[in-house]
Amino acid sequence: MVVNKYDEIARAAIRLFNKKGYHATSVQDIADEVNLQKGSLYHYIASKEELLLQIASRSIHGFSRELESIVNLEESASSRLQKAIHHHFGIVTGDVEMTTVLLRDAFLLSDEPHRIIVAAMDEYLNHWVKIVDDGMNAGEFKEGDPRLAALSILGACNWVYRWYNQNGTKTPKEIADYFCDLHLGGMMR
Amino acid sequence: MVVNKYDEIARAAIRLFNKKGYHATSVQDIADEVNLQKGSLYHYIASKEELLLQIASRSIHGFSRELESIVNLEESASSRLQKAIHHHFGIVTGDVEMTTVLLRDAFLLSDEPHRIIVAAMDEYLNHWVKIVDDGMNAGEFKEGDPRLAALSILGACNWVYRWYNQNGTKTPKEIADYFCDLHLGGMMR
Amino acid sequence: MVVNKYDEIARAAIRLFNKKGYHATSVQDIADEVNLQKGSLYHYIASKEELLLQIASRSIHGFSRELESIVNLEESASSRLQKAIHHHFGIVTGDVEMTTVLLRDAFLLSDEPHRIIVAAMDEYLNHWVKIVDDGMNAGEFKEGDPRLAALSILGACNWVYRWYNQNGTKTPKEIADYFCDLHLGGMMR
Amino acid sequence: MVVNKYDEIARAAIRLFNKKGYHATSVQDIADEVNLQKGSLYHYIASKEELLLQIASRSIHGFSRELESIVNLEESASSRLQKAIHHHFGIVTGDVEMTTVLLRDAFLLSDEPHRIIVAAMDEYLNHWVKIVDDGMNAGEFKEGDPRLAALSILGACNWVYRWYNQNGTKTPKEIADYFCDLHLGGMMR
DNA sequence: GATGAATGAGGGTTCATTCAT
DNA sequence: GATGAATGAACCCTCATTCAT
Repeated sequence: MVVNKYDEIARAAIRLFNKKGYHATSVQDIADEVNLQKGSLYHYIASKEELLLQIASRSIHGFSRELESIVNLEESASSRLQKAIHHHFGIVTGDVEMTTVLLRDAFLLSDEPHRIIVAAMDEYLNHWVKIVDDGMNAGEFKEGDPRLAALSILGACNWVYRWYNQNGTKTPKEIADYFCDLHLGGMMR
Repeated sequence: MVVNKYDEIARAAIRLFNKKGYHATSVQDIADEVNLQKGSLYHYIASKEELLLQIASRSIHGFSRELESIVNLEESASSRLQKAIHHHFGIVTGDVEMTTVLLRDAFLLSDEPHRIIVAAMDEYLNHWVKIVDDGMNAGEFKEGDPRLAALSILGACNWVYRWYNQNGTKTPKEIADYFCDLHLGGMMR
Repeated sequence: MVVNKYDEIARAAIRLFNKKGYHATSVQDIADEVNLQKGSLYHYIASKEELLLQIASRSIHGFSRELESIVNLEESASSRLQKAIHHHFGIVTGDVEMTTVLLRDAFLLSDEPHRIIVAAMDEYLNHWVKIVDDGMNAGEFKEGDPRLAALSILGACNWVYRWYNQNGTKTPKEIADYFCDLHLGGMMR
Repeated sequence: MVVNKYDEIARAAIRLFNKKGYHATSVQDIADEVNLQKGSLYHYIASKEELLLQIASRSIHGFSRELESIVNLEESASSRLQKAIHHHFGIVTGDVEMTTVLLRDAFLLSDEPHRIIVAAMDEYLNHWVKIVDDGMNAGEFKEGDPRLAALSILGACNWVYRWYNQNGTKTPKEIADYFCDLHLGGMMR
């Protein structure tokens, strides 16, 4: 199975950034991981920071892509909220390493690239806010501040990257179901 | 106002770590902030890492201290859970900078010191689990996995350091009240 | 004349260590000597200490290599002892700088590398002891303590690095001959 | 038993210099050893280097003092040479630590102080040369180069600081006797 | 005499990046 | 595309020495 070299590098970087953190990972480390000299890496990447930006960018857009369609589904807010939670869980638990880099290391980017990621994350948040807002307006959810409510749910779901363990007794789906209960229960009228 | 020099250094470090991150903050930066030569800092600190450890340690113990008494209160689980949420919010919003260093940068510590912080954070989590477990056993809360439920609440409350803004329209207390509604609502039978 | 860069560095280090001592020689000094930035040195060496270890190691093994064959020659002990003295003199006077680093600076190595050098020097001493012991057993030398006798000769021969001067009136060979007279004279029955 | 503070400091320095070497011993180390703050040390010493100079100076003068009277004794050269050897052994084995500092570390002194020690050591050597020269002129010793002969004996006797071990089976006196045999044997007609 | 805060220069080492081959 | 030598700046930290108290 031939793989794109850039993707191989990005994957190695994700693995290493996740394990040691962005700053503690040297370009040499990444090069070693893909059997290249560190000078050769620069045929594929513009800089170490660019690499982090790409990873974070891919990650947040991965979160956003599907959520957009969920938001626009012709379904009740609670149904869409459940789907959103399952979707989010799917990505976090499906690639904890990448999610960790996004949620923990992306802030290390310098101003301009950092702004790009923050903007994308804000956009992602807004999808959640939209769902919650819809539910409140429809009388499906209790009245409240839709942004705070969304932040509460998203916070709980993001935090998962900190404690999720592939060897746990519960499947991601079971956990997501439980989270749906907890959060929907808090919202519903 | 006479201040302890070590505390002044720690405060400066917290400010800088929060703003730029641990690795991007140089010892020189800290020294500049307290008007000392960087060599002179070493009269007060053993190393940059030790300083981070102290900060993280003080922070997590600050969280733990009061929670212990809350857990042991002779009150209903829901009442204690509300108090725990308010207490947590109080610390996070009272010192977002320090909380950020704890929740975002402490993982940069090397193995041994890292373990110390992780252990303290686990202990803190266990207090939350205890409250939730009490509530479930007493039939006050719906049945469920107390650890997952605690992680859900704590995740939502921790995430606050990411978005809390002193200039927002709502006071920390108001936000905490709302979070109580949301999370208690999800738990209660 | 193309030279290996590592050897060029080692040679520069030997020259500088000899002149100023190990600690008083900075990595910068060595880099200057070979027209490199000090950071660039680290393409060739692992650390300053490693460099010292390599130098000392090469030096002591240079002493040992030939002595081993001398010890095993099918000749009288006195003949072999003379050859050993000449051999030792040849190396000391042929490269006083390197010998100085071995005999004067190698003790600055930290525990583990230091042990390595000490062990190699012990082995070298043992070759001398062997010759002396052979001579005593064969009745060629007066009875006595072979180790002390070897230390006496080796001490006298090592000390040479302290006073030998290329501009002296006597050649190394003449001096070695004289030392043979003195020490053989003290040993022979 | 009240001791002079300066001597206590010098003694501590000797112990530490011997164990770790001059450069690896910090002023703080010395201060710790005498229960003083390092700032306070400077009431007693002018500088770390001055301290090394004092130690080396005391040491070499200790060697010289008695040798001068031995040289001038109205005795045969061989008798005086034996006494010189015993005297040298006595000092080396009586205070290996100080001798080590003299013979190993004194070269670290900067130019001017270094010259002072080298001059004193030269003077000490000259006493030995004088004895040997007397013996040669008197026909007591074989003809030869008195300076080289003295360097041979002195080298052997100096080297002792490298291997002498208080727990050895032989007493210093026994070893010195043996060295007398070996070296006188090489000299005598 | 003793303290300990402060200095300021220098230490060895790491590292992202460049570029001639 | 790949190499690896070289850069140059920055890094954390140490240390002998000074000096006000």
